[in-house]
Amino acid sequence: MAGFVSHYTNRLDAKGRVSIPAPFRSVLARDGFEGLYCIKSSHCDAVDAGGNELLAQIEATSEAFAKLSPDHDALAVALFGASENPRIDGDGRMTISDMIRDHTGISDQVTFVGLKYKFQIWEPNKFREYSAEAQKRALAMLSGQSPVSSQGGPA
Amino acid sequence: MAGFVSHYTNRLDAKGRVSIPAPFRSVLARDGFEGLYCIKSSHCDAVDAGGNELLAQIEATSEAFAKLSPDHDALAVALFGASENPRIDGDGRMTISDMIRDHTGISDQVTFVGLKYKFQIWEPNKFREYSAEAQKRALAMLSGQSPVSSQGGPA
DNA sequence: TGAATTCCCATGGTATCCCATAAGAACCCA
DNA sequence: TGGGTTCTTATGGGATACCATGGGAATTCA
Repeated sequence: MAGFVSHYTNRLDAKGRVSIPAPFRSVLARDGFEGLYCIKSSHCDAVDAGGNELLAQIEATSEAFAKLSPDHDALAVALFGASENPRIDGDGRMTISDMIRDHTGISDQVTFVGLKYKFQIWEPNKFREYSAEAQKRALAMLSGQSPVSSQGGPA
Repeated sequence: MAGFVSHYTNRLDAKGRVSIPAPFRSVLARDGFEGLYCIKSSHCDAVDAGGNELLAQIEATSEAFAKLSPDHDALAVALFGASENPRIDGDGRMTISDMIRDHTGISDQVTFVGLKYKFQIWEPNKFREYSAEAQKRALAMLSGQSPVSSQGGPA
């Protein structure tokens, strides 16, 4: 319904396939993108994945930076050259490419993490570490900056 | 009525299901959210639950940061990656996931506590402790003593 | 032609749907 | 006011559908 949420860990089979969690599949179906859009995360050992909404986000970011950057081409290469479009088979599975394997360190299990407008593909152990750190960071961020616009509201 | 109020304790059945209190169900129905949105509370052993109103508050929090930035990713993992969307069956029951079990310590009973725009899911004994503590703090605050910050106690 | 991919079907486990029942609350009517 | 009746709600359990996973057969590409 409302974006990618929660996280799931699935097994990789002998052919390198893994089931995309059913709730994520239904979000993708709604998004309408053919297959899946995957791109290396620039700042952690995960791969960002999603459909049109993720793609739009990346394009918007790219355009914003292009205006400030002397060479737009380098940026485009970095963004789009590092991406892939895996297919999704009739049973809702994708194949983990070498690029994903190398970047994430995935061997026999895959963790899918919902980030609302996209989801991330992680090696389970690395995700556990990152998740713990992210919790801490989130707390710091939320207490440090202006409190949540007091939506508390109607009494 | 305008939100989740009061508290109820229900039994968990052999399949891990529990009835959501009927008054809470009618609030959810009015809210219009499909199913239930659940997220770990960051400061106590409970899970926050609700519908669109809770979700909107969380989304507002995450939108304070630019998408695709390291900060936004970390926050999104902490917020959306750590949350879940349980369904509500035709009889008004939800299933208690492992995540909820682990975070709350729930085994065979569940306490639902209304907090107006959301409600919390507690293990009954832990809620009793927390509730007693919360009342002390509330009394201290109301009696004009601003420093409630964990000193030996006003007694 | 050989290796890798894609399509298709089988299976076990789990979650979901549906119906049944009991207890309690609200309601109605005399 | 009291007794009976109806509705709602919580809970239990059987049947069913869905999902993750495994493997064979067909297809593609070099």
